[in-house]
Amino acid sequence: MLETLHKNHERYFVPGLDRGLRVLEIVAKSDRPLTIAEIAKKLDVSRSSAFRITYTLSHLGFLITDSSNKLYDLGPRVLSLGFSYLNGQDIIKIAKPHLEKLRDITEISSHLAIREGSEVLYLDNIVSKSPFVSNISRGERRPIYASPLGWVLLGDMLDPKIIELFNNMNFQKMTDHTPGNVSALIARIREARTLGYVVSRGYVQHGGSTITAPIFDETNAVAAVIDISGPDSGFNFDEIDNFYVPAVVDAAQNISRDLGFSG
Amino acid sequence: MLETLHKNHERYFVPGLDRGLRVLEIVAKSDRPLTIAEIAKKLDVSRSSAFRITYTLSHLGFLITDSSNKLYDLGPRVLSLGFSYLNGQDIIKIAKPHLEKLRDITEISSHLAIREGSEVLYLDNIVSKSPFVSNISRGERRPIYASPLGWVLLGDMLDPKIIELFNNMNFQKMTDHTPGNVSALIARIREARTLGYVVSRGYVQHGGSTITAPIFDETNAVAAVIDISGPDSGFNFDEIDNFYVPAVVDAAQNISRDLGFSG
DNA sequence: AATAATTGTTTTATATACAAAACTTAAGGA
DNA sequence: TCCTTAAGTTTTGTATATAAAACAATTATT
Repeated sequence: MLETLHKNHERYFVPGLDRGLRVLEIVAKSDRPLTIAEIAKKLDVSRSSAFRITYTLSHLGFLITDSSNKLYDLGPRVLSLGFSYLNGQDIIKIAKPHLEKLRDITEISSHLAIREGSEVLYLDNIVSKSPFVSNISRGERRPIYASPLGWVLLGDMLDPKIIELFNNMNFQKMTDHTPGNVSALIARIREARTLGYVVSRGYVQHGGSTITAPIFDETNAVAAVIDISGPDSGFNFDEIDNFYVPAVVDAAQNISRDLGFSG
Repeated sequence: MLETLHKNHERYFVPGLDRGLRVLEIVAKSDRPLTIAEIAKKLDVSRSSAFRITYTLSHLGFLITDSSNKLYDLGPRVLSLGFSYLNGQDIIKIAKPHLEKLRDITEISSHLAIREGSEVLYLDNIVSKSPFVSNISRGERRPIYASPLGWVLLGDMLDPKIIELFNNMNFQKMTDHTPGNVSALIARIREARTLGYVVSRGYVQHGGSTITAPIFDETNAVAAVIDISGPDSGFNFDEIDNFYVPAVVDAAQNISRDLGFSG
């Protein structure tokens, strides 16, 4: 009965495609090249199936093998997808001038990010011209729960959905301010929603600060988030409330406005 | 007979995976979201097959649909692959300090690239601190035939292989210096190989110059290529031969050496 | 050195992914 | 308004992708 329902839901699934993409992500997450047997184990399929999938992926250039033809690693063709995605995102183009202005007036690196599952996904990184540069790249991911960007991003998500998303996740403490469980995370999200922004000093990394604000789409859902972030030495902490915060919130509002007209 | 051989070669292919990845690249190359019927036509499969593939890809987050559920575009999950690839490339880490030094002494943006099929794939972009910045990103691609980087990259490829790779490609003229056919391209490649570097002024873009040199692996095959490039205004053209060229060639040799010890 | 265990590859019987065709819905034209 | 065409979805018989099992080759263990 439940089995029938399950089968029904996946009636149109192409299993080879599903597994092939999972293989790519397994290899991507691994810090070293993998053998067919290892891939088979991680994927929970037979070695012969893993063989067929890696055969296909390496013939297509998405995987490459070492000289012994036994160790599989990502091939350069995987880049063809990600780069096109970034280039196709209107929000990046719309946000960029505002982020550049924000960087210029604050002299701190600014960023644009969206939510992807339970992760924050950085879409753009406007590097400060000061010597205090950030080490974040377009395409990089961070866990939502540990990032002020994430707390702001979840501002319009209902508590049950948040609990569903994080109920079986282990919360690794980055600093003393990292929420250690779902209810602590929800408290953080509430604060961010109430205030409309987040000021964090040493929340993510000791000696680093960020100021974060949400971008809204036409339906007032949180579409994305921006911040300025960098080492404490780049900030003038007397000016947080009457300079940095209004600057970030302003930029976010302007991006929201520009986004609304385009969509 | 030939059919049997063909089938034999693809004995282990997973067709669903092959087609799914091709769908992702079709959508990536398109400048607008596509319908199932359009994807089916471009893929040369039935609508029902295209439906199954897009169903799978969108359930996995690699494709997303618009509000009407009819137009398919790339989803953010495609980024998970490309970013891991860039982070896993040792050559980027090894080359970076040399590229930064090159940028610093020449005050011109430096780049690292490899070959991917018939394209040059940029792996890194060290931006000049001068106001003359390059507009090239990691992950970006250019046709090999039109780029000095490409001519250097093909330095160790045998002519028949080059002809095979470019025999049915249409050579779009970017400038007067762009080779218009395979034999013109081979001439360019020969020059690059003989000289050991390429100096180009206005070859790719009017008013832009580049100086390019190859990186070799342990077997003396061309593994990658570096250049400095930017607007003519950033160059001092009296110093090409006794400053810029030795600087680029030196950096390339140092990267080759570092690469040899690691691999 | 001999044997066992592990991994990569090939074969093959069977479960199932596939495309044709039917069906449904939406859009355009007369 | 009705008819035609096109696109999305579902069903279904059949060609084929799949995983088990067999085999080969390599690595580990005694």
